Parts: sequence; structure tokens; C-alpha cells
Amino acid sequence: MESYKEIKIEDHHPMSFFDNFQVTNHSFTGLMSDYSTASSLGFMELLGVQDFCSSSANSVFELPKVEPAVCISEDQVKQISTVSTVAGDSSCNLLNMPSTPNCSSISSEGHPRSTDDADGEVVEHHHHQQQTKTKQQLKAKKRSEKKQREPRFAFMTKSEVDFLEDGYRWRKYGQKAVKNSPFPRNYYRCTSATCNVKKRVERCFSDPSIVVTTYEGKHTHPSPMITIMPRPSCYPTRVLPSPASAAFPLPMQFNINQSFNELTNPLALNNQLDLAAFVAQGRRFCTTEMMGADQGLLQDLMPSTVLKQDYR
DNA sequence: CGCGTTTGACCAGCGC
DNA sequence: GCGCTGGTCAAACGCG
Repeated sequence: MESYKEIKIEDHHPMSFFDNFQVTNHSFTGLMSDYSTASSLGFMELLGVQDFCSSSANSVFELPKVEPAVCISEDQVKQISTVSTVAGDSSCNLLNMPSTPNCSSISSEGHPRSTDDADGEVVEHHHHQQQTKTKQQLKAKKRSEKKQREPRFAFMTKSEVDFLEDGYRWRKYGQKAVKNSPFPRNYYRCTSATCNVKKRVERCFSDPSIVVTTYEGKHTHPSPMITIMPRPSCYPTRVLPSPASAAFPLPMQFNINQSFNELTNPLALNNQLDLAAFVAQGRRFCTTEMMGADQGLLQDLMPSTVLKQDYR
């Protein structure tokens, strides 16, 4: 049984995708799933944020007109959307799926060569056999992968653009028409060779302004586009030195301290309090006016000591 | 030429 | 078993 905590933060700006998690400039109302029931993965980890310390390049994101995301389970997406398939198929156990890295592997052994290889027909036959074998291996692989799906996490984001920048490079590998929806579902895979993270992007049928982004898996590499500037005690968010960095005021630009570690530690970020702490961290980039307006709600979600510490 | 997108085909799972 | 649907593959294509 999942439990949810409602989070309501107001006053935000059109921002990059990550800003949705900073919850800084738009009204933000929604449900956050109890992440403790989700998996051993941290929320940020799902986005690959655990790697930010090693990132170095300036962020160069465009600023899509985006409103804050609602971080939800796929089940919730199902409930919200009128499109029954919007958030995954019936096999989608999303949050409760164990975090099991892809352990399926198929034999890379080649098909033993025969002395008949000179014969074209035989070669053809062997080629066919190999193809068949490869297909079977692929099937087996797919099957095992299906059984051990990576944990998924879905976000509903009010946005004009379908594809929201999150700091990683994605390669589109498929597009499918969604039943009962005029909007197709796009399938993306992280371009990093070793990374098996996938994401699905689709628009909500009931509300076309909402983009549903579903992440599956965990990044195994640093974001190629994210810069983390360990600037203790400085978070005038949108007043950043360079246009590039200003274009992507990442939530992980908060200072390196205990809260930071908690947020980036996959083990620590396993409950909604941590998630709320993350949200609060993001809010360190807010203007003071905004802070004043929202702090009350945040206090409901997390210890005041955390808030005090974070807003300093 | 390398990389990313498009798109039709294929496969697996599921419900009937 | 059959049809439907979601998910993936891979060849063709486009772009810088």
C-alpha cells in the first residue's frame, strides 16, 4: 500500500525540467508517492543526480515553458489520466519493483563453423540458423529483462514542450500511438553505452498541457550537461553568473552539507521526508518573497531545523 | 561520416 | 487460439 503526501508550493516560473523539482516558480500541487515503498533507489538517483559532483561542464539548457512536475507513481498517472495506458502496461509494478540491474545476458559465443561453409546454401542455412538462434537469444534476454524491470518513476509536468531537458542525452528509439489518445508515446534511451536508463514521454489525453515522463532505470554515469557548483550558502537561484548556468538552475546546486548528502545518498533518500527535504533544498534558490509564502507548507512536511538550516 | 530520428515490423504479455 | 496493445528493433533517412 502506497501512501502519499500532498505538497503544495506556489509561485513559480517557467523553468527547465529540473526546476520542477526545485518547485520555485509555479504553483505546484500534487501528490508525491511515499518513496520509501518504491525501491532502494533515491529519487534523485533515478534522474542521475547522484552524479552531479563529478560533472563539470556548464549547463546549457534551453528553457522550455514548463510548470512544476508532480512526482507520482505510475499508478497515479493511470488514475489521473483518462488514457488507461498512459502510465504503463499491466505489468508495470513501477515503484515496488526491486532495483535489479540488468543481469540477463546471452551467450556471445558464435555459432560453430561448419566445414560446409563453402557451400552457399549451407552458409545460407547457417546464417539462417544463426539468425534464428540470435532471435531466440534475444527473446530469452527480453524475457528475463521483462521479469526484472528497473524501477520506474513517473512525473506529470505541465509543459508546452514534449521533451524536457534533464541533463542527460537521450536517443529516441521508438514512437507508438497510444490507444484512445491523439498523442503518441515516445521512447528514449540514454545515449551512454553503459547506461540502460529509458524514459517514456507522452502527453496526457485528458489534459494535453501535461507531459507525463516516465523514467526507468538508473544512470550509471555523470550527466554530460550538468554542472554542480559547490557554493556553500549561496543560492540566489536565478541570479547566476552565466546565462548558461542561469538557464539551468539545478536543484543540486545547493551547498554540500548534511542535507546534501542525505539527498544524494540513495539510502537516505528513501522516504517522503527526504523527498520533501529535496524539495526544500530546491527552494533555497527561491527569492525570499517566495520562501516566505511557502515555508509554512514545507514545515508541515519536514522538521523546522532542516528548513532553517537550508534557507540560510 | 557520425549521430539522431522516423517508422514499419516484430514480439511478448494479457484478456477474452 | 486470437486479437489487441505496449515495447523494442533496425533499416532508411535526415542533418550538421
